Amino acid sequence: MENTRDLFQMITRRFGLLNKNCCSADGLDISLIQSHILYEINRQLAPSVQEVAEALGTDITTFSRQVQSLIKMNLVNKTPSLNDRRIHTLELTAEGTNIAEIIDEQINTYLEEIFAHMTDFEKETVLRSIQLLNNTMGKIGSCCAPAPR
Amino acid sequence: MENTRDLFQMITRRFGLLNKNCCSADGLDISLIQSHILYEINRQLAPSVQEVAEALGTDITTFSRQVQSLIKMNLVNKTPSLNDRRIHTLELTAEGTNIAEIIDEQINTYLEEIFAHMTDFEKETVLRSIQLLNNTMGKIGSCCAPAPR
DNA sequence: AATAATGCTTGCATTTTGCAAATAAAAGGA
DNA sequence: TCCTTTTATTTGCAAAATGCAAGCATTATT
Repeated sequence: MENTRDLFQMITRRFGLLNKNCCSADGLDISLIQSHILYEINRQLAPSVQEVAEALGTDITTFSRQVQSLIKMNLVNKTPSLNDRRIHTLELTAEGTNIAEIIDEQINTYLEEIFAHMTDFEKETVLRSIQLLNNTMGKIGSCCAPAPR
Repeated sequence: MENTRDLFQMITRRFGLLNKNCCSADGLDISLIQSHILYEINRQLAPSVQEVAEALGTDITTFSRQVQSLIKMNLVNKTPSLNDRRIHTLELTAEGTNIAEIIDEQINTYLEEIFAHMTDFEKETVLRSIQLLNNTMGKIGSCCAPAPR
């Protein structure tokens, strides 16, 4: 049987490959990061630039520019907050919402295809396992960080 | 309970974050791709440039340059094959093997930390689930590929 | 031989990245 | 209140990564 490290290396790579191909929707090519940004803005309620950048683990300057490109593509709106005008809140435009939904469907279709190869019991087991893994990884800090300089 | 897409979005992101921090070893900073290259060269037996690039899903020209930098770092050797001198085989240097081992230990430590939070039964279940997921994803093509041009 | 196909590398031009510095707005202290 | 700090975000820049087209070297096909 394969050892644990190999198992994780492989699944990590699979998710990576899955990601590289992400996503074409409605004539627009959406990069991986962009799709994550759309997802995250959709999930949170009018999040600030910082909140999304943090959630995605992206450097904020890079993120700022990614948002700019999404604004240019007319998928995202950015408005200064009324309470504190330093903070800019992000939300999806109608088109952005549309794209997010299309991507959502694509991924759901893919997931259904995966689980079509499993019994209901296996599917339940896999889902609970991923959930458990998610929670546990959330509790622990991240792996293998380079020494701070 | 969370829906499947959310679950996968989260685990994908966790693996991504895990990856970004990869890796510092023996005073060298190893990037994510580089660590995957080292892993893959170590796993295969004297693979060719193409074989590794393919396994990692990287464009071969980008890969070629990544290998060059690993050669400069003295972690990898590249030799023309005797049978067919177009083919160049890759292997780790002593130093490269060393680095690969250090990274391996780092990741194993992290994995042990994760599983220390679980019962033996949970651990077994999670491992078998990932294995099942790996195999199933392997059978299916990748998700959401953009239309070819 | 001459032509085609294969494996790999280089030339570019584009994109992405992230640190340092800049800007703008709010908070805190005298 | 004015001045200094802190916070949120954006730009300058320089380095790195990317990928297509073209190149070079070697082998296969005819």
